[in-house]
Amino acid sequence: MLKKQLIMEKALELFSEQGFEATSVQQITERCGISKGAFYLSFKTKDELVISMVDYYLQQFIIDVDRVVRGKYNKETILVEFYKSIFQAFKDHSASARVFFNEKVFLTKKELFYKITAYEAEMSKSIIYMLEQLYQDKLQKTKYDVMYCIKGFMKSYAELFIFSDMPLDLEQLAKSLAEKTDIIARHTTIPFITEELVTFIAKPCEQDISKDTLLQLMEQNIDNTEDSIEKESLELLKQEIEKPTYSKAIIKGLIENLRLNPVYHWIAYVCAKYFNI
Amino acid sequence: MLKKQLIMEKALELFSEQGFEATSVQQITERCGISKGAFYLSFKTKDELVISMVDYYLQQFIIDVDRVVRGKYNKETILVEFYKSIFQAFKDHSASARVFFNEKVFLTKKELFYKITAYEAEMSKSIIYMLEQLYQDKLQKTKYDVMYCIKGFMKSYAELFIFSDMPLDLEQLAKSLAEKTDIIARHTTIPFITEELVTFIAKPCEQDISKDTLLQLMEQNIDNTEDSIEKESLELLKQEIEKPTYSKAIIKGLIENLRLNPVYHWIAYVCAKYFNI
DNA sequence: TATACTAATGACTAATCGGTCATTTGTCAA
DNA sequence: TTGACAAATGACCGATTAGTCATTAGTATA
Repeated sequence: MLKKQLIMEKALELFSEQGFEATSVQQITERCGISKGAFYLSFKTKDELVISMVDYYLQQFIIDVDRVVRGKYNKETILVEFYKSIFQAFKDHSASARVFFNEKVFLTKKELFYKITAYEAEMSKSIIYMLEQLYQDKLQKTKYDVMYCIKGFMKSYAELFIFSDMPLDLEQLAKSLAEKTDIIARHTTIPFITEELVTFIAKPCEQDISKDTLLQLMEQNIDNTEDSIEKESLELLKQEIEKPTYSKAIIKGLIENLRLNPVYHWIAYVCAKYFNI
Repeated sequence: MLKKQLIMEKALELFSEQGFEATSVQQITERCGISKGAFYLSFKTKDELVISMVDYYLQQFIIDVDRVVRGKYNKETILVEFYKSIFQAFKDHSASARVFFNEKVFLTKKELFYKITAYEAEMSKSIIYMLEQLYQDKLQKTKYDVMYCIKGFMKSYAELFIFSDMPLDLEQLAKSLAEKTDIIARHTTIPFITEELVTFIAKPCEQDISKDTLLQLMEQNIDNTEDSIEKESLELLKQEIEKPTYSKAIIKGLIENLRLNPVYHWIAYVCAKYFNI
């Protein structure tokens, strides 16, 4: 597990410097200080590496955004907090941002295209949730347009973090974009993006996690872990999926056990969604 | 010259399908129906091909935008016309948009990074010019932010054209974004992007075309051409750069001769800037 | 027809790629 | 110390790459 992380981190560095196709497995193993054979003990192919990396790096990002959006901020500050956390992430992880937000070689590999589209859709859902909380039904017709504007602001202003490392006032940036977002939300009258359009674009992603895929995901995680508390929590949750037994509090506690360890962030997030917590 | 164009067009198709690194020279020559040797008669290396392609495809785009921005539209419709032409271009040339706006492998090659940054800066200048015409000094503090918002709208809504080919109402889209832009321009009070920031980001690009680089550019174009009118116009303009002789009208006419042929769009654009026409 | 020239070819090279596997190294309990 | 097992190695494989160059095809002039 640690070996996998080491490889993913060094690979990220190299992809960020040279791009995915231009980076060889040899180069990755050299930077890790391991042999070529050791690489293929962790990942079956080079493609499997990049798929794992997409999960590893994008999950954290999505979870961060979702946590802020569903957090206990008041209406005056939620937009500012949202933008602050987004750009803080861009600043702290500019290498992964460079690789996954810019190098879209990935889009030529079908499996990765679906994966990234699914993450994009997840992000869209979080933004829509935030807008609904903020403006309620005042935004019925235009909320998808406002969501697209927010994503546009992110993409445009991200270049400040991705292509240079100058010192920037995150607080000021967040305030500036929060104001712009609020202005757009309050004054826009001509919508263009409809719900149908959004679902059409996000088509490849499953609407909700099915019981079977979740069980499969659990098993994968159980197999890959050796830690005791986390493994036990995973197994109990797996049983709970197959045959509901415990109360909400216990389930929440088990999920919280997982959330404490970054490795299980994603499975915790998916479980919370499945159990409506 | 025709051979070069053929190669660039077929290469664009393949890059759009598979990405740059994943496409071999062999594949390109096969799709062109020429031999490998013939390819290397037109381009010294694979990298030289992609550099030429960036010029070939981005020049057209930049010139289109500049033409609309400096065109004779009235203030009510200029924003709508701007967005219409942008997205019409995305629709008509979705393959090149996919390659050059998404696949940023290019950013790992220094020469291309500078080139693309320079084109980005050119685009920014056009947008700023439009905003100054539209809002005059009402937008002094916030014009760079509004420019970043416009670029964000472009990036965000472009995905509708780049990743699918559903039928979209361009007129409605343009109106929707024009309204959003106008709202932002009128109501934004908290600026973040300063002129210093913009020039810092655009650093690699030369501020103005120097006499020498323009002369060099002219010579290159003269060597590559066989057409009579265009060649004569180029030679006369080159003499004019070295020793001013003719009136503005004559110069404008010579530039117009070039503008008629797509191959000389860029050199015409640069000359017009140099002679302040 | 003969000559001179350019345009085009594709077999070839050296290097590098992703991926494999017989072998070695390290780590336990007995 | 021994034997059993897992972890790690790197020489090796076939395939593919960008780029070269001796050769041929095509064309225009004399």
